Amino acid sequence: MTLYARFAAHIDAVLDSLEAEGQLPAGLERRNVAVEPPRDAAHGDLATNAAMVLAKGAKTNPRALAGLIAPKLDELAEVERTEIAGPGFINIRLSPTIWQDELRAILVGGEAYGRSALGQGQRVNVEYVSANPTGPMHMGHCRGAVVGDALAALLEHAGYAVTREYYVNDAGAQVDTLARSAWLRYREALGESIGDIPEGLYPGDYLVPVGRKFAEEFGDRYAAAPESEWLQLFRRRTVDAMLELIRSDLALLGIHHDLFASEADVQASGAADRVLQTLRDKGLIYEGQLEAPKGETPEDWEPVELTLFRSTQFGDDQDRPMKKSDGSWTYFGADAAYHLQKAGKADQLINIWGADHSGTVKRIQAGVRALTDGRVELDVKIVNMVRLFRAGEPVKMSKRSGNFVTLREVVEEVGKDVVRFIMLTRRADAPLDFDFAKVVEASRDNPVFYVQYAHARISSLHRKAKEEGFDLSGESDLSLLDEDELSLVKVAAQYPRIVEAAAMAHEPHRIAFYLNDLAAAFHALWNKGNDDPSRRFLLAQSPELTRARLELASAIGQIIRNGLGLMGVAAAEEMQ
RNA sequence: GCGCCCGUAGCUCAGUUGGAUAGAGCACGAGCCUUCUAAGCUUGGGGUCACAGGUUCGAAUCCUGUCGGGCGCGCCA
Repeated sequence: MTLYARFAAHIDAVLDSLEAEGQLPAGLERRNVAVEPPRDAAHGDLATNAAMVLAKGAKTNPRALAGLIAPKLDELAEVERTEIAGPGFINIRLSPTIWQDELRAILVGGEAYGRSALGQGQRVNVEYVSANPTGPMHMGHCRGAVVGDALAALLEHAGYAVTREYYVNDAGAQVDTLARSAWLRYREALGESIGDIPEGLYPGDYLVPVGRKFAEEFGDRYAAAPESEWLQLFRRRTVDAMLELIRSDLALLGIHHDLFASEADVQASGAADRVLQTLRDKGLIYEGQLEAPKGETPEDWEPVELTLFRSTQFGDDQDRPMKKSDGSWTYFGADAAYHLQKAGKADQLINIWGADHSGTVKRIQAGVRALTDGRVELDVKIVNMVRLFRAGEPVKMSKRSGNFVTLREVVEEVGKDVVRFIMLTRRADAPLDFDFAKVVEASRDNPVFYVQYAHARISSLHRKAKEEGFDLSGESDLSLLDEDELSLVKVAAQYPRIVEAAAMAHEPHRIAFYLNDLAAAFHALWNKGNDDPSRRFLLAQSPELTRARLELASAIGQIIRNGLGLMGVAAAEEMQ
């Protein structure tokens, strides 16, 4: 139980007793009562808004109600003193032993410190990456991959049962294009001269080894055969090869999915038909026509009868087709079936999507709501684009020519840890600039460096202590730590709260920002030793104080490791 | 035309889901290295939280509208 949860319970108990004494009407809505660290540390360690939230219902004014609550909090052993401030906040200053205990708790908890049971084992399915299996991963996919993976880890940490899933779009026309492109490479591998790759096919040379493999396996059996003889086979086999490629790219980032779900399988299983029938039974399907899209009207627009889903009943702007006029499934039709499949095994769904799919969020949420009768919630996190720079100059990319920056190139240049960290240094839905020069810069401006540097300092501190023969056995006396040192503990003690809040909000970037703050607080304390040598961590003349300070440093190091671990980043023992 | 996201210091961005005097970094000014790593730290100036209304004890945060920017719109995937 976190410190904050403990105090929330204390306040609850105080309110109960006020009710029992008849000082407070029973049954007031307490949902908005919060216990938080105040923004300004001078206000104390904790603050509660209880009096302000409840005053109206209690038909009194906030400060008067605070006057009833505060004395009861004062009676707690953990509380040093309270004061009523501003419009009716109750500020609580905790006794120093609380922070000494919390420091100990961090050390005892180790890797587990910050885990919580918030999720109560609820099943969450996080679907992320889901890049089309038509080529290697490039930078466009990278951010969603990292955000999804960090979110999955975060939720796991917060007590959810997480499935990491990848949806393979292996049913659409682009897979035909892929198969034809591979067939060309296959003929090339057989010695044919294929010239330039025709417009509309995938030109990337990652298909060359695939063609070679096919040539070895099939000989010239399909070289001159009509498409009907090889297309299905080449589709399946090329998709497999691409998935292998993608999996190895993801592995470079340390990302491993539990499940790869195939769109083609979903369609073949009849799930889409069942979904259509379910919706039909609910009266949500009709045959009709769509209006031409507004804005630029396509020249080839013709109204036709389509099988439409009444997604407008669930907040969409337009009803959406489930089936095309030729009877095949639309992407949405199959996707609805896929989401129902996921919903059958989860209590909560999360999709990580690129910004280019933001327009389709409403319809799929409508579909999930209709199909699960609102039982399962679908959150779609939109991940915005990454703009690549090299020392301030934009990096030119063109997918058409196959000249895009691959994930592999980036990881090989700057390293997995840097990529993962940087991808989490901005809110997911905001665009992010990635500058190859800046992300490896050793400066305050680079959060990866800055956080790693704090950890490296802590590691070097312990190495040094060992070298200099400090006795580190046994428990230290943490009451030797002064106010500045305990204030660092206070920052560290926020970690479990940050994890829970980030998990609830589905916002892994909060961990990165928090670590940056924690590192800043540590660097600041460290540097006090510059002005005042008695503030240094290692003091030959005070072994007891040294031990206490080393424990403090260990705890900070632990939090940094835990936080970085959530982000999938390894902590540095030393900086090169 | 419509939808989604966004608009916070000169620049790049946070802002604990409605809390107190809105915070960081960069840049600019002033300091701190015979050291456990100064790759850092301290400190100063810098704000109409796009604008206008509304909701309430209280709004950068919620609602409505306006202006500006990004992404998108299809029987594509």
